[in-house]
Amino acid sequence: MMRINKLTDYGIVVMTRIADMDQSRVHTAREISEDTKIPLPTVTRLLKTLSGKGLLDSQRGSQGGYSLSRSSKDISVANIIETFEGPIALTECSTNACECSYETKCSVEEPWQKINDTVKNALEGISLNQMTGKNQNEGLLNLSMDYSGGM
Amino acid sequence: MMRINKLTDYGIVVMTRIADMDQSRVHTAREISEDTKIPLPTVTRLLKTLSGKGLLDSQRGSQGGYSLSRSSKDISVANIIETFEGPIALTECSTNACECSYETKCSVEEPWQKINDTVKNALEGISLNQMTGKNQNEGLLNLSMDYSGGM
DNA sequence: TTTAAATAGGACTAATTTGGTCCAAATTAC
DNA sequence: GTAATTTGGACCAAATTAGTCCTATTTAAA
Repeated sequence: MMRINKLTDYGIVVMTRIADMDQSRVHTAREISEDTKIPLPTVTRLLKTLSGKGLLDSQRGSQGGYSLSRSSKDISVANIIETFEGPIALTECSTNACECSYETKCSVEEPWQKINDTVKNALEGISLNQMTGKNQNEGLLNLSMDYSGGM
Repeated sequence: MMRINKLTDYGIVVMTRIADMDQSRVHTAREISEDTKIPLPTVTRLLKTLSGKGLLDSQRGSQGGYSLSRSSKDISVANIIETFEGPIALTECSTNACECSYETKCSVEEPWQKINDTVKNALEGISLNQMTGKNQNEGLLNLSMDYSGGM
């Protein structure tokens, strides 16, 4: 139902969890798996993807692990989603490489661009920091209600 | 990625096409199929769904066909998406029946509600009329840029 | 009253995507 | 050197989606 993928969802959970943890040390896949109850093999895959895309720093070897590559205030939900699903684009037509096979489709293209931008802005406006339990009742309040839009 | 389904996409194309047509008569599945180049069996399914959910009126029998159930100004993109995919909800947690299996997940629930509302507002703000070629350069301008949100 | 043109409903299959697991290699601390 | 990690990639099973088809029902018109 117009969902983001489960793995993306898990990815956000994992990132949120790490953001909630002690920032002075790295955290292993095992630790995060036990914490979130997400199966270890899945967590390792998530972490690999996240560090591959630069959202996490990794340290190999014994005593290694993962940590945020930058402040949780500087990581957006959009960043995480894009890590797992590529550019935020609700339809093929809203990406650059649009090859419409159906002729009327492209008349629809421009409106979709706007729709996408709106969604993208919304997701870029939520920082990982806001997702954590650290700052209940702050930061989120001015979100989403700013949208006075439409018609 | 983070796509809406192809059928939903087609559904929007079909609805847009109908909105662009002569409103004084009904249009058959065959006609719409030829127009949009979407295969007939697929079009018939789309139309059945759309009329079943009340976005289109249908007239059976010879000389029958489909027509918009109300003005294209009163049909939103959100309406069409919901017809095919149910309530707009990016994650399971943002629906009412949330049964989080992973404990940290629910700390993430409230932010997701906001995110969803934002996306939903955006999609509700686009009318079918705006998707047609009828009104180029009007109506859409004040969309999506109103969002001054976040962080 | 028959026929042709439509929609309605639903079953079914194929294709694609997604979720989840596993293994071997490379790296690092002790 | 060994144990603890991440890295990279292959792989399969499950779920979802796309697309087709068949039969019943309805209606207009010959």
